[in-house]
Amino acid sequence: MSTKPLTAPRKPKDPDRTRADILQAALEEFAARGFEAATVRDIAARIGMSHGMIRYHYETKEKLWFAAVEFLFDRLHRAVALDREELASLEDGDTDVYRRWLRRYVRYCADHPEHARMMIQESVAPSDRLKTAMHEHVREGHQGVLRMIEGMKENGVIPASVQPESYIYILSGACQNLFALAPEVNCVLGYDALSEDAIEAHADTIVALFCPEREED
Amino acid sequence: MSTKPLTAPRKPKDPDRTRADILQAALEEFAARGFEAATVRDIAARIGMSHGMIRYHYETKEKLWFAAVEFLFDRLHRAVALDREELASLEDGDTDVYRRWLRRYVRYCADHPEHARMMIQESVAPSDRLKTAMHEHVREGHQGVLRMIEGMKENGVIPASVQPESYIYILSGACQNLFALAPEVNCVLGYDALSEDAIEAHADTIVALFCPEREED
DNA sequence: CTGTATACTATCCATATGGATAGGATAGGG
DNA sequence: CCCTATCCTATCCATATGGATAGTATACAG
Repeated sequence: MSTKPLTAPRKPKDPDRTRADILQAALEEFAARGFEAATVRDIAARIGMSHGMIRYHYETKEKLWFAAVEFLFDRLHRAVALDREELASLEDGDTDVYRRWLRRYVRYCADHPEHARMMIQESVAPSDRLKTAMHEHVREGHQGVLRMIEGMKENGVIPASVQPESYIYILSGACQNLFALAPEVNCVLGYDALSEDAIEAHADTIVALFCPEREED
Repeated sequence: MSTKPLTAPRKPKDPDRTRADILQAALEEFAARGFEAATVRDIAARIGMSHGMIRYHYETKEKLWFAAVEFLFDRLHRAVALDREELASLEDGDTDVYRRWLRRYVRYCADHPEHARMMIQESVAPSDRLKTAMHEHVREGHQGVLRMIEGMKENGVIPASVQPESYIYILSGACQNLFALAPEVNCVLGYDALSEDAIEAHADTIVALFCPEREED
């Protein structure tokens, strides 16, 4: 977002700070333009540095991309992972836990739309980058989610005619898209998807569609 | 998809055919890599022509992109637009019409995943291209859809707590994503989203989530 | 104060890009 | 048969790219 106004005044030598700044700039640039269209020069320019810096700290554009992806998924897991207790409740068909998790995930998507943007940019075409990133950060988690969906079908939280593979992509797209495509949303509807009201309304809508409170409960 | 095997043998001079071939190649290239990363040389190479061809027939890369987008939306409207009668039924709360339309739209998304891919690539960041394309092909339609959603909330087809702006992006993402992100799906789950079985299962899942058949009907 | 490792910049290079231009082939009218 | 408009290729150009390399400055150990 910002070019210059980094919160604290920069010390003359502070490699950790520099690496963090580069990562943040890279995240924004990769998310907005995709790996190939993003340039190391533009990333460096965002933080007022020469593009040599990026080579110095991250060697290649590709390694920088992988570092950014790793940062992204670490943050995601810290923000929305279910703990052991929640997971057990979910398997018992506790819809309250599911609703709370849906809201937590919507919040994450709104707070960090660059996550979905960056992955979407890669996911529309096969590539070695996609393959590696998916195997490292997504594959295992998704396999678990598949099993969880089967469980939720069995105890009636999810309709029986749902295809688990479809459900994963329907749900994640449902939560992410409004925020990931915020520029389009604003352009088409004049609706600020990232406003606090819109985020709340989106979470309500997600819950209403994916885990409505039944009258007979 | 194809580089050489164009169905009919090419006549030495056939500008219409050439333009169509260029458009198809451009569609695939833009969808896979985005406007900036796609190159006119690669587009030309797909159909075994020099990149000068593209300049000759479409002048600039940007005009080619707009031509491709126009082609995309014309095809979409022909495939899924509701006729007057269907629209009237929908406004009366006819859920069968809605379910049929959902299946029609899912089918379109599966048959032409490049449509969603191309727009997604542009929609994650604001740009003049996005602005123009949205104003020309999407804006008006979406305004109508918003009104329709309000109507469907009133007659109970859609839950009352749904935010129409959210619903549009949830639904379109739900229908598109599995196919638009097919390379990722295959990579993560080893699931061929574009197989006939997967398409049918996806349509069933969409209907189950967005317009389930009620027991009391 | 000296030296050395670390952080960083300036500059260079091969390559690839979008676009321009000039020229070649071919069809179809005269 | 020639001639011209149309379709198309080969080639050139300025620019921008990722990466390499050499050099500068600073902190800090001795």
